[in-house]
Parts: sequence; structure tokens; C-alpha cells
Amino acid sequence: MTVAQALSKYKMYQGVIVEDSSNIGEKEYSGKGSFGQYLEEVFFGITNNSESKPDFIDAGLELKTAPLKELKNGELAVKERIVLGIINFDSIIEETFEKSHFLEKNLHILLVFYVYDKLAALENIQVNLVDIWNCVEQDETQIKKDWETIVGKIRRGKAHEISEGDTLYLGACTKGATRATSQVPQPFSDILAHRRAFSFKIQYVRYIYQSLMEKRQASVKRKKIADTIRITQNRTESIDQIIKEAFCRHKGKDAFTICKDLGLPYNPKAKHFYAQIVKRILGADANQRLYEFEAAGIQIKTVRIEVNGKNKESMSFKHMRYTEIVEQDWEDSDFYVDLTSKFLFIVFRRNPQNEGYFLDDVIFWNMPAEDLEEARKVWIDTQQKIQAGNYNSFVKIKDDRIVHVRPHARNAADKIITPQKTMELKRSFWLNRDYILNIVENKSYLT
DNA sequence: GCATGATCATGC
DNA sequence: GCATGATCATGC
Repeated sequence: MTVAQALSKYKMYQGVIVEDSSNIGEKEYSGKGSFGQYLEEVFFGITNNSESKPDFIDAGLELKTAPLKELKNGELAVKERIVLGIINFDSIIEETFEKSHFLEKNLHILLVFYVYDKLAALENIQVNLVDIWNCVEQDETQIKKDWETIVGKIRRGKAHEISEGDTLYLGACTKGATRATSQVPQPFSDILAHRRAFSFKIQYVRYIYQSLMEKRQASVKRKKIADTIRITQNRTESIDQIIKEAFCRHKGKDAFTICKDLGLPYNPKAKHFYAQIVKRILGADANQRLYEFEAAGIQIKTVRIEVNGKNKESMSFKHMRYTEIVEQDWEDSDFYVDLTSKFLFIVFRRNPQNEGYFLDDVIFWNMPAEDLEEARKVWIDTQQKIQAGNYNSFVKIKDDRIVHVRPHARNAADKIITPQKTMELKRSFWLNRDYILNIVENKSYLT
């Protein structure tokens, strides 16, 4: 579907005049935001401006384009976060969420999801979905909480310690070409901080895309959408407090007993075993979905502690694609997205009396900014080695750098293509064993 | 058939 | 006992 077809089909842009595409070719659009600029100017007749007012003042709509990428199986998936506008450290400290510049600009967003293709001419770009998203109508509590978390750090003179992992839906992503040239002053500290912009985190954008697609399909097919429950509904506590309370009721029980008490089959090898337990403990049925987990992309990970007080295993993430990583920026990489998610660690401890493990702790965690910075360095090191065709000297666990690189394949024959057109064993980034133990032993949310 | 979370096996 | 390489189990 071309842009013109998509826009006229969805008719989601009341009050906005859509011109036809006859005035293409007058101007060159290039760079990252080129498709957005092209849409604004060619279709909506708005000249490109950096004025921070809504793009469609009459309609009260902000236009945002969001690239999709095609997966191997042909499905489309969200490619990156949606950036919502720069954070002014000096003026934001005077704002309240309700009267914030952020809300004024981003209350109603016209989203144009398109299929990313860096070689395609702009007028041939395929538009997949056009719809409006109102983040406050959908997620007021969490968006407000995220906004306040970010502003809170600025007010405490900690703007330099802001991390995307601090928040669930709304993130503060870095802005600027390089780290060195993007440092700006902050009001309550002499330390320079990276310039930042509000954004919808990629996990949240994935969720937005999924819900809008489901809404569209439901209206076509009248298919019933699976029941979704919000654990924060009618509650004032935060997500982690609610989780903690729910889990406290099962502390000390072994996994088998927990399953029995919850009416779940005991199948610890199943891929979603622990996710299922979490779901049930939080009061959802098997066919119900947990809104906050899906919208925030919370990663549920289990950690088993042995009798000697140590965990045996490091923690793997999805295997990297050598041809992708050499072209990516750190903040668009899969590993960055994983590490800036919230983690829910479920800690089981070996029972000295029998062979089993009992539930000891649940920990809601996100990686601190300084550790994320260390992970970035390892990622860069890995990227450079792949670029150089050096596949045998990646950072090892012994190097003690929080994360390391290790094989992650089905067997020795499970290889993928490299930028050098050779085949290499699949490898992943791993969180070091002792780093995980440290998280688990230093932060206890139960008891 | 492959991704993903999890775990095993071996040698130093 | 641990690092490292290797592989399993399951679901989609």
C-alpha cells in the first residue's frame, strides 16, 4: 500500500488536508527522518520546522512515523523506539506532568507505521498501518510515573545517571551524533549530562503496534481479543509492590507445591513455565494476558542458587547476527533493548534436605547506568572484532566485565553468515554468573 | 526449522 | 570449583 492509499483508506486524520502526491520531486529528503519530513511536507503541506508545537495544530495531532522491519518468516516487527521530543533540563523542573510540555505535544499521536527500506524511493515506501494513539487514555498511571522518574532524576542533580532502564513505557533516550559532542549542563549539578529526548521504548511501541493491529483485525473479523488484565487497575501500589505481595504468599514453597496450589501442571522444562507461574500468581488465567508485562516487555528470568550459596549459570540472551551488529548503533541493538528492559528475577534456592528448589525471592530490577555503559564497551569491542573478522578473542567471563560473549547454538554445525561471507557458530551476549548473584544477594524484595 | 531460555560436560 | 564450549527442550 502506498502512502496515499493508506492515508485515504484509514481516514484517521480528520481535519487534516491530504494533498495528492503530485508535488513529489521538488526537494531531496535524506537522513534518518526523511520519510517523516516527506509525509509532513508532501501529504500534509506543512513545512519542515523544529518549532515544538503540535504538527497539526487544528487537529491537535502530532505526526510520528515508525519503521517496521521484515523478519525472516515474513512478518513485520517494530524496528525502533519512537522519539518524542527533546527534554529541556532547565525548564522541565518547573513543570507538573498534567501541564507538561510533553503532554501538550504528545497527547494525540498520529502514527504511520511503514516498512523500512533504505533503498526505496520515498513515494514507494509501503505503509502498513495508520492510527491514532493516546498514551494517557491508555496508560496514564505508568506514563505519569515514568515521566516523574525521569524528571525526579533531573531535580536531584542526577541527569547524567538517567538510563532507559529506569522506566517502563516512556524512556529518556540519548540525542546527538556522538557522546562527546552531546553533553549539556543540568540545573542541579555541575556534571554534564547527555542530551536526552522522551521516547516510547521499543517494547511499548511493539505493544502499541500489536494492539492497533488487533483492533483493526477485530473490527474486520469480529474476532474476540484475548482478555487482558491490568494488575495495577484500581491500585495505588507500583507494579513491583504488587508483584512482591503476590509472591510473598508462596515464599518457601518448592516449585512443585506452587504449581499444585495454583492448579498448574508441573513442567519446569517448558519454555513458559515460569512466565505461567507469574501469570497465575498475579491472578490471571491461562488465556488472559497481563497488560503491564506485555506493554513493558518485562523479562522474566529464573535464578537457581545452590547449597554453596552460588548460582551455577550465566544468563543468555538471543544470539547475535554478525551481519546486523556491524551496521548497528549500540542504542538500536538487540542487546541494548534487552538490557534496558525491566527484569523480574525469580530466585529458587536449593533445598539442602532434598533435591528440589524452593521459591526464595522475586526481584524487580533494571540495569544501572554505569553497568549499561560497561556493557556498551563490551558490545563495541565485539562489534569491532566481528568487523575485523576476528571470531576467537571475544570478551570472556574471566575478564570480569559484567557481560561476556559465548557460543549459543544447537550444536557445532549451527552457524550463521558473517560480514566476511564465512559461516560462524552462533554466539550470544551473556550476563556473568557472579554479576547475577550480586544482584540477587543485594536486593531482596521478599521478606 | 529455528529462536530462546536453560542447562550440561569437560578439562584445567 | 570454575571457565568455557557445547547442547538440550520446548514452542511457535
